[in-house]
Amino acid sequence: MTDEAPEKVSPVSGQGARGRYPKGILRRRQILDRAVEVYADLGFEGTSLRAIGEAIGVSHAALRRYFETREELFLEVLREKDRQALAEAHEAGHDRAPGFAAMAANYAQQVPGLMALRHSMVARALEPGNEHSREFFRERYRSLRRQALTLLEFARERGTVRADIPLDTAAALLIAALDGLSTQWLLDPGADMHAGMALLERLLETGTPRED
Amino acid sequence: MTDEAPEKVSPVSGQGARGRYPKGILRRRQILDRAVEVYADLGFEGTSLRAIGEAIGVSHAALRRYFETREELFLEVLREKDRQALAEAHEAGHDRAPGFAAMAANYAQQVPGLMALRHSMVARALEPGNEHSREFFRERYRSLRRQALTLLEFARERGTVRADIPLDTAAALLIAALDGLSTQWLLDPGADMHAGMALLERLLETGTPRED
DNA sequence: GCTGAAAAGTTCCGGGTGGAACTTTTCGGT
DNA sequence: ACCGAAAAGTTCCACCCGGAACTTTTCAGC
Repeated sequence: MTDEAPEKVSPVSGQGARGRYPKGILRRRQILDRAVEVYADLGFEGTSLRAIGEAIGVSHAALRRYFETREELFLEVLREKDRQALAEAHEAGHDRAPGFAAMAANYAQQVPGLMALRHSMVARALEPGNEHSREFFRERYRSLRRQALTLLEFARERGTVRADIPLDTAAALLIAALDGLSTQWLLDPGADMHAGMALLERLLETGTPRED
Repeated sequence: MTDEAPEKVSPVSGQGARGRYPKGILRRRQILDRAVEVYADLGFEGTSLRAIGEAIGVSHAALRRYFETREELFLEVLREKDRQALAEAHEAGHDRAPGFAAMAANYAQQVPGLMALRHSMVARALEPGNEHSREFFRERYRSLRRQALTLLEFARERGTVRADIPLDTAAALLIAALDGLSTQWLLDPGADMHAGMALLERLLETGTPRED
């Protein structure tokens, strides 16, 4: 691995380094934005650096000044969307109120191709090589579990969650269900993802069997 | 789509069609077997028809006599493994006794790359185009849900599953949890997939809170 | 046990990919 | 307001992929 990393984001201010020009900053955003659109149209294989470049009127090699590799570009797209989603959730107060089923809707109602892109990237992360992606997703899932755990702890304080279950395990289960159900739903819109999350939510509730 | 499909498996016995030669049948199996091994080493992108061909000492174009496309080849690998797994489960009697948590172990303890391959293929199935894969997985998940449903119905007859939940939804949830937890586990062996399945199993049980 | 028609397999071709070397543009410093 | 160094971008190259056209091998029928 020849470390020619062009991955200097901040001005560094080291001797003689000028940092990004305004134009460059704009371009970077443009690349990230267009990338998801192109992906939604052409899928993973179709979304080559050339394809993205063409979509914004620039040669493929230009993109390499902003992202060392296509993998890295896509990861950055996902990082960005995560940050955005987290901020929105925080702003809307979803990070205190439970409503797991509601999470589902949120989770799914995202930019068209985004969910599929995440799937593709996770798949690659599971393969040999791609350590970078694997590390990203490992950390991502840890973070998601932590967030879910926090929600569950809030809920337990309010007494709306069974007292006899380990919350960390429940957190992992919640995230897993979200993932798994959304997969089924994406493949087959007939599969009712909302119902699945609602059921799990009910199962976690303090033993109060009631019908919907 | 020029339908030049070489997808004749049985002898057909139509006028002047001779069907597969013994050598061809062997080759087909060899291709399927080697494909997963190569995948485990090289990942999705790395596993080109050429790479598989090279692994068995044959040119890439030879493979096309058996599988119209790489996609189709991989799908056949998955079909094969599914049939195999189903047969084994049936033989071991797992198709009547519940033990969902045990399913997890089974599900995960498969050929090295297989799980990752499935992930990759599902990811592609979610993208535009790839209707063939999408159809395959849609049907696969329907089938998995049916199987899970059957297990749940057995369990309910025995009174080991809460009476106040819709079993079809529970089936979807079960499969989803299996998928989602295994993803987390593959990314991070520290994530305890078994615990997650055990918890869900317990949550589905007739309300008998007990510690493990 | 020959024969020839279909099966099995190879060689070659057009096209697309990522990376290296090179050119043009931008803009901070004076 | 202009110079020049780094940023931004392009052209070119070596490689690999899948598909078409072609060749060799296998074996059912006589």
